[in-house]
Amino acid sequence: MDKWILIDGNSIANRAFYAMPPLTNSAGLHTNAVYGFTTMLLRLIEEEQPTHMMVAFDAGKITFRHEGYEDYKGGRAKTPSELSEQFPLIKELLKAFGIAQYELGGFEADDIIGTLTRIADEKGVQTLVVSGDKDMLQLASNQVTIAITRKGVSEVDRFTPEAVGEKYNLTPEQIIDLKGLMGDASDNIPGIPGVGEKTALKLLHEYGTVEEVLANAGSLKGKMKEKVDQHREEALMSKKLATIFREVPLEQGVEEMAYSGYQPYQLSEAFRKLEFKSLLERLDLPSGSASGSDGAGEEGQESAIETVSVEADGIQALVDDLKQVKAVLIEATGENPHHADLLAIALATDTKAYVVPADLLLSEQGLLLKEWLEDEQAFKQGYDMHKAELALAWNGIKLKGTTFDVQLAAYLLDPSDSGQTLNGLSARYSLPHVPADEDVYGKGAKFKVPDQEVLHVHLARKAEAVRRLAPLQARELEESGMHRLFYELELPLSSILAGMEKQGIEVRSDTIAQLGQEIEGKITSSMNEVYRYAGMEFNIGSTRQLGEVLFDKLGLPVVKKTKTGYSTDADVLERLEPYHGIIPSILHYRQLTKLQSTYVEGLLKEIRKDTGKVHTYFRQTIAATGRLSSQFPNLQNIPIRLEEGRKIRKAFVPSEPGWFILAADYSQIELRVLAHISGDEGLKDAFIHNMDIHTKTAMDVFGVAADQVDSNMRRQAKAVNFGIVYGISDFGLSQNLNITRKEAAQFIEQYFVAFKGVRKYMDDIVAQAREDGYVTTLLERRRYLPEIKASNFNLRSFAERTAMNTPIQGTAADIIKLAMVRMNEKLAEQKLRSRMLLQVHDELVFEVPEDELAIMEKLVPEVMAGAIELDVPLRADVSYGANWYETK
DNA sequence: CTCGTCACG
DNA sequence: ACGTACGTGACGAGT
Repeated sequence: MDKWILIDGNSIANRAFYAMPPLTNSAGLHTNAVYGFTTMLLRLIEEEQPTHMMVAFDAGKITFRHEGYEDYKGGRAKTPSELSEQFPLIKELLKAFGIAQYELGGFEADDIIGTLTRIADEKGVQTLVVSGDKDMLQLASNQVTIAITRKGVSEVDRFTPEAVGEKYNLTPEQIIDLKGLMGDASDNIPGIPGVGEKTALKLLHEYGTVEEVLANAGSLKGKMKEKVDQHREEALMSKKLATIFREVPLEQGVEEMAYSGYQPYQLSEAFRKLEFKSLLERLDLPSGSASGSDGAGEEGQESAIETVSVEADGIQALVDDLKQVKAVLIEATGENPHHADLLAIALATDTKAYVVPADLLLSEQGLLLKEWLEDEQAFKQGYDMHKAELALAWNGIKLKGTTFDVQLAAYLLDPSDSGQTLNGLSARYSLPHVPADEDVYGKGAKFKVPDQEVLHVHLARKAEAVRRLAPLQARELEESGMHRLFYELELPLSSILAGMEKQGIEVRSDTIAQLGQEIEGKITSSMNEVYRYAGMEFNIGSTRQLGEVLFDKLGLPVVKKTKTGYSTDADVLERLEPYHGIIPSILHYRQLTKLQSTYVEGLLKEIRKDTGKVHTYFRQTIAATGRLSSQFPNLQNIPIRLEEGRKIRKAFVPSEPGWFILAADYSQIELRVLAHISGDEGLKDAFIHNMDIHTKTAMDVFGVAADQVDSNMRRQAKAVNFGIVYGISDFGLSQNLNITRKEAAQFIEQYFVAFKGVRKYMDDIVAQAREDGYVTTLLERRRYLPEIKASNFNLRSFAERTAMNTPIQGTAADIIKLAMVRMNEKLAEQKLRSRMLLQVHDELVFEVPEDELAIMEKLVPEVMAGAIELDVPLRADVSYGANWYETK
């Protein structure tokens, strides 16, 4: 029986390009999209055994859709050159595969595919359409299944008409109506503004088609009716644009798609040119060519692992087998690990995966397993062991012996892709499929733990994926020089963080509540002040209403707009200050409500009733620069700059009577790092002589002596220093200092004349990023910047600033992380009772018993300053008090 | 569920 | 000529 596979070439190339990490061959040619495309083809051929195969491409720029609507696809960003240069390679590759390619002037790939599926429907041929574009769902039929890629290209969702019905409760034909209503920003199809997927679905479930929705506009209500009425034309046109044309006059016949498999030799030649070494091995060539002993492809293969659901009577068998365990997976659901629900743990050996439900683990029968988890000599590789450690800790188990973490490794290998799931990672590494958690549990309100059997199979697959991924990633870490960063810094830190979080910090709710009372009173009076100035009452918190009052009613000049209306941010308001007395009141009101909602009410909600503590969760795999972030609550953005907010810090107190809060922060760590990596003599000299760096900068930029630097000059110099660290632009500096762009440009030029080494660093690092495709920190932390070569000015400029900033911010992050690991060692070595509680990027916060104050006051800054040796000294300032507020 | 705003380094 | 400072997380409003 025939089986056709029809592939949307442009769409898949696009998906592959954005899904794969940057990849170039030795000639510097980008090959990541080609690689993704190739793995997908290999997998399809292997799994589907097609008799016919074809890849369709869009031809030329103008299609018949532009007739009548010039803006079609107008809003779409230009294809980056890194991708467009790969199309010829993809076409060459298809030839090597022996797969037919169709394209036809004036038509898009989906029209060609639409026409072929019409033929397939008529002939009754089983057909699989592969695309990244959900529009294709309109082609689904009894014969035709649509495979839509998701996060990557090796992963697809398959849609039969039933599956379309399940997902959207629509027929395939109604997909066209869906797009007619909601539009598609990427194709510049307007739809009805303000109608997104949710609304469009609701309308279609009620009325069926765009035409019926329009006909029944009368029975809609309020805003919705207005919108539908106003945009009838757009809706009809959008529907037309979204309709795939299925009568393309094909020049190539169906016979030309016939496919009988590829010739390994031809393909291996193509792979060799592209330098796809791992794929070469998979081709399974007869001896003499590449192929190792174990070169056969695994991709798409079903997991061969046996799932063993452990019950009380099976625990002994598991315990006997513990020596063989290569990977553990601790499954805890929920966003906040401090409130996580521990479901089960899975343990993978080479041949099976044991799954132990949490209640068994926590029961008496689970004792031996618990001891194993707590055994430092029992080595464990896992996924997100930071969360696992916390979830176990709250259940009385002290996880020890972690030697590898797949999530942490994935973060180091590409920190820009923060959402690394086992589902995505196994697809990327061509390992057996692991379903996405979302597909197993559902998401949001629909979250539900599935039946035990389904759950256990899922966990077994995840544990198995960890076992397979760990050695692959370990090699990559080694190859990219991040071995030590991983094993000696990030991995130990993960456990230290878990300890800090579990410990928590005490926050006095009475102090906060009292502050809340005071703020409440001030809010009322500043609110009334605003009303008085405005001559009316309105919701000051609504940007829209505030904009109407300021700009329509009071007639103040419009400084800046957002895409939805007037901008009213602090920057704009400050510029409006001379025009009207209402402005300071609004600013004050904003400040107060922010304090009230986020820091008074928000923080109160996070205090545990039983202990009076808050337990933040530091995320180690989010920030692309290597910094930590903090959640639930965020304790890295507690107010300090303004006195009114700073008072919040009075509520952060030691958790034991007679103890103190001690804090130490690095002085100018980023500029010191810059001095080191740029090697600039003047900057180094300034730090070696412990000068005030902003004053020194003012002297050099304004060409005056130290005693002639006034506070305004110093302020401006400080802004220049910030700009330098961020990857300076004259516009950014001019905004910040409220000066003209020209003046800002002069400051910058002056700066670079004075600090020539810094200019050279900035130039060099951008050039290096362009050459390597990434930048690194002092400890070899890496960040890829593919957009550094983009032709789009904005994207490229952004990448250039990132290239300048990341080594600075990232090295600073490396250093404080080092200090944390050292500090942790010192506390243990010296058997101190003091505890490290928080990290705020350049600051560490401890709680310290009185009799250790003298030691800690010396030790902490010493460890921080000595974390690493640079060409300039590092300095940390320390202070302590009865609460966090007092440490200044 | 997205946007604008604002808290921190 | 282009249109911006780097990195985060939380909240209220409005649809």
